[in-house]
Amino acid sequence: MTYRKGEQTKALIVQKASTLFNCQGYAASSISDIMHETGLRKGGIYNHFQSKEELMLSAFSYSTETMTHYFTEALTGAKGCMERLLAIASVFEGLAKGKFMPGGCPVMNAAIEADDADPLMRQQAIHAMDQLLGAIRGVIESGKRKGEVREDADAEYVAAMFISMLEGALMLSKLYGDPVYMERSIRHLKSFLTEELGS
Amino acid sequence: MTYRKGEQTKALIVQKASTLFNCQGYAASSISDIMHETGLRKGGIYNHFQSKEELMLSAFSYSTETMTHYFTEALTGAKGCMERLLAIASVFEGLAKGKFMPGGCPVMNAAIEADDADPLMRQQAIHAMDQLLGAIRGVIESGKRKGEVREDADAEYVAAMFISMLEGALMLSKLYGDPVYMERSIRHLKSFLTEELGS
DNA sequence: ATGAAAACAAACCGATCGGTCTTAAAGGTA
DNA sequence: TACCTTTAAGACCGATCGGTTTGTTTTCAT
Repeated sequence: MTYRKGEQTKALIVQKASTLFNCQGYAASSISDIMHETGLRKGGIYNHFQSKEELMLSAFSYSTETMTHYFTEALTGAKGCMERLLAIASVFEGLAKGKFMPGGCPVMNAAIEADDADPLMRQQAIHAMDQLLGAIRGVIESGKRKGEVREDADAEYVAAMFISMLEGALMLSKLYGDPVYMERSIRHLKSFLTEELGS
Repeated sequence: MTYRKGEQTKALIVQKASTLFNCQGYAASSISDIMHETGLRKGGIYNHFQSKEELMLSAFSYSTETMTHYFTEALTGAKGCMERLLAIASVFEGLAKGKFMPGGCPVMNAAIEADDADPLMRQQAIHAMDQLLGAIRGVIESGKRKGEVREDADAEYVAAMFISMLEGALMLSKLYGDPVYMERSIRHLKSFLTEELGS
């Protein structure tokens, strides 16, 4: 095995930076903040990353991969289409309660911060959102094939509404520090899904 | 009339700063940016504001007042409860199409940027969101009194869902640069409202 | 054990940050 | 017109920004 100690520190930097970025925002988090958080000095950080931009993108990727991990974890064991969709929703519920990711959904955070400013971050955010929308759409399409979902259901429409409701509710719950907004949204989401997909 | 020339420049600073903050974010926008945008020098700006924080809060207030203006404008002439709610929704639709406010809904932007960092901004964002939720709740309560809305309708619940759907959809529409997400959300919102409030 | 490669600290860099102060010009009142 | 106030430019400040360079310490394969 070739040299590898550096990989661990690099991973540490990415981890610490990702939570920092997700909580304070990318522009508002300085290299000094990351130095303080990791215990490393500037040279130790720039040994692994060429620029703050590169670290930002790495940290964002790590955040979305972490989210993906929680999604797949929630999906294991979930059999039916509705069950799988609610499993995804439960991750959002966890986010609203401060679990998983300090700072909330990294995709929404990046979307809001980067949509008018940083085009590279925006592209990454779009890609992450594509994946999330695609995953939900996939669950619905799979449900169609299994006959659990009625054939004329609009998977794209349902997926977009799914995200809209939950991300909007997450914003409210985080703003007020109250998970009730998310709970209400999920309650309505259930009836929306049964109506749209046909129970 | 006492001295007043300064009031105009102060208003100009607030206007320019508000769009800058709403597009780039508060932390990412520097005084130099505002100098460039207003054509003023540093002394000219700090003559009217004691700190960047004070300017931030003034700019955010201006943003929300502007939004309030568009909401009331959309509400003039709207008679029925449903009509009034859809008038409010139409402002969100305008935002998704790049109208009114460059950078989208200032309340959501501030909520995302400040929820974990700046407590003063967070407080302002909460206050603005309170007003928005209260306005929607007010329309529904008024509809109840007029007999347009069924008595057991949960105004608080409907208002929260209203905001969740539209803010979430706005985020998606801005991220993808495609108003279709907002249009879909409004379409569903209509059926949601008719169902919850009783046609 | 040793030598090369990798990792990191420390000092340093120019640019820019938010903010202050002084002063000259413009604005308004009498 | 004369006078005082307000306005805003311009020079300046220490701190911090993202980033580079240099040299020392670890790390790891041989």
